[in-house]
Amino acid sequence: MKYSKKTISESLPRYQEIQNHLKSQILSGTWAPGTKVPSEHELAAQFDCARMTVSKAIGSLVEKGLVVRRRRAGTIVAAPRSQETVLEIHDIQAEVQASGRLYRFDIQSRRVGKATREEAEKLGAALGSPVLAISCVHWADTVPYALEERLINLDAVPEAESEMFREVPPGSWLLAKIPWNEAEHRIFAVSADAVTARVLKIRRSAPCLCIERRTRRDSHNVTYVRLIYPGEQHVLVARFQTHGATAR
Amino acid sequence: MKYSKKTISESLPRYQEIQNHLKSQILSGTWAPGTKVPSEHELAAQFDCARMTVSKAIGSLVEKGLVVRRRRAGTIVAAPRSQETVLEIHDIQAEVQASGRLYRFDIQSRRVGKATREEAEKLGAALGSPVLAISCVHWADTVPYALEERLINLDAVPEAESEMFREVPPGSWLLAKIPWNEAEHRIFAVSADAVTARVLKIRRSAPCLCIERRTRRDSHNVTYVRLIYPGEQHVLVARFQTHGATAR
DNA sequence: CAGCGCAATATGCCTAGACATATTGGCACC
DNA sequence: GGTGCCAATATGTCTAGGCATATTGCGCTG
Repeated sequence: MKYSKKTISESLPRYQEIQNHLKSQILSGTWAPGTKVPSEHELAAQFDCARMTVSKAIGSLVEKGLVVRRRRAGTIVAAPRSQETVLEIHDIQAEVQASGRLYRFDIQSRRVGKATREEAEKLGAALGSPVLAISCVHWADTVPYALEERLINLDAVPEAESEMFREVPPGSWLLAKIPWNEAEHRIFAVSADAVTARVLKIRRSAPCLCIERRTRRDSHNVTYVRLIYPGEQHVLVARFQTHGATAR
Repeated sequence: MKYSKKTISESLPRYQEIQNHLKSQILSGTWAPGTKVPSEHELAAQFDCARMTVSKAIGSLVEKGLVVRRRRAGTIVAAPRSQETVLEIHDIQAEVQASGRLYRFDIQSRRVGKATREEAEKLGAALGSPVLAISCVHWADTVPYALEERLINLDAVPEAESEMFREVPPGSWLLAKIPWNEAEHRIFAVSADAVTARVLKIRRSAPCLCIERRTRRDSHNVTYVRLIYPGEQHVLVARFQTHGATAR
């Protein structure tokens, strides 16, 4: 059979049709975890196409973590164990503007110097290495939106030393400077200390959401940031994703 | 040229070699966002392989969100947009046991009835539909670990009505019952109310991390859960991911 | 019956060519 | 000089084979 795509009305590529078929069996629970998926040969016969086409369809499901393949043993439906969700952490400026409010920020303090022990630890750099420490408040209209405390490793980003952040907030500036990176987040609740309470205009010991992020590039630590969002207002939303490649 | 894999050292498949090469160019920043990647033909010539092999390599990078492809225009390096991180939300029992502590839970209250307006809204079900409402405390050794307030849609999971959760906590029970699903998380900081403070043995209005999760299956809402972790102890860790789809 | 080795099987990776389709740059025509 | 159309190009999808490799089940032998 030669390659002729337009059979009747068609628009979806063949491999996606196959993929959707398999996916619906899995997601609907018809095929429970552990169930053996028909072999590539069988599916190729069933959908009347080449084995490669089936292989491509299944290959994609593997990347999505819906199935696991083993030679000779065949393809089986993966078990969903730890739930993984994708959390989008936006640029604060974009976040505020997306909600239709006026974005503004002001630099509270700015210091260039050698890293103290605490700073070196947070940043993951050597003690005494040159750092830029910045404290900055983000505003949405006339309400404090978040307090940012940031350390920048000047060994990694020497240009930052002369940057005054008059126009662009540090986060956005760095994002533009450093195209691709690795990051690690820690999210937890804290109680507002005196300084935080003052600048965010909330009462002392009010609950705040705190996000710590350490960013690396090519295994070099670039920046550490601690964002404190006031009160119970700020909500991180993580959209779904099930998966189970990491079996347990 | 016929297919002969074992050239010299033999190890990585061809398409992965190509993928790694491209990936390193992108991640190192050598190819800035917007840069045009060599065409499939060029790469095929360069790596002395078939175009399909190159296509497979690039196809995977597309799924990872590192590049964007457009016909005729070619393949270009994608711009890193909002940072996305993968957040793993574990089963509480597993979480506690992983930290080497003894896991225990007790059911505070259990009620079967018709959904109140508030419950219906949280669960995303119709007002008056049958629900199971459960409140449950999770312990690590002798310390309260989290307070769980859960609603289960009995239309979706009728078996839950007769389940008393003596052995298995509701979360684990449901996870085993419902193999694949979609979920939506909301994460924020709250201040402990009187009840929460009492059962978690913390002072009133102490900051707590709150995770709300609504779980669906086949677009049917199955369960809503609100987990409250006491104090500043509990930390969610999200490992990096610059971007993209599903990745590993 | 236990253990070993082999053949069958299912995936893994690859090729060389084909047709399909979107897009773009340039050329011809007005 | 503007504009519309066409050919060149790069990807998108697919085929029908091929050899490579891990595993499993089974039959044979001690």
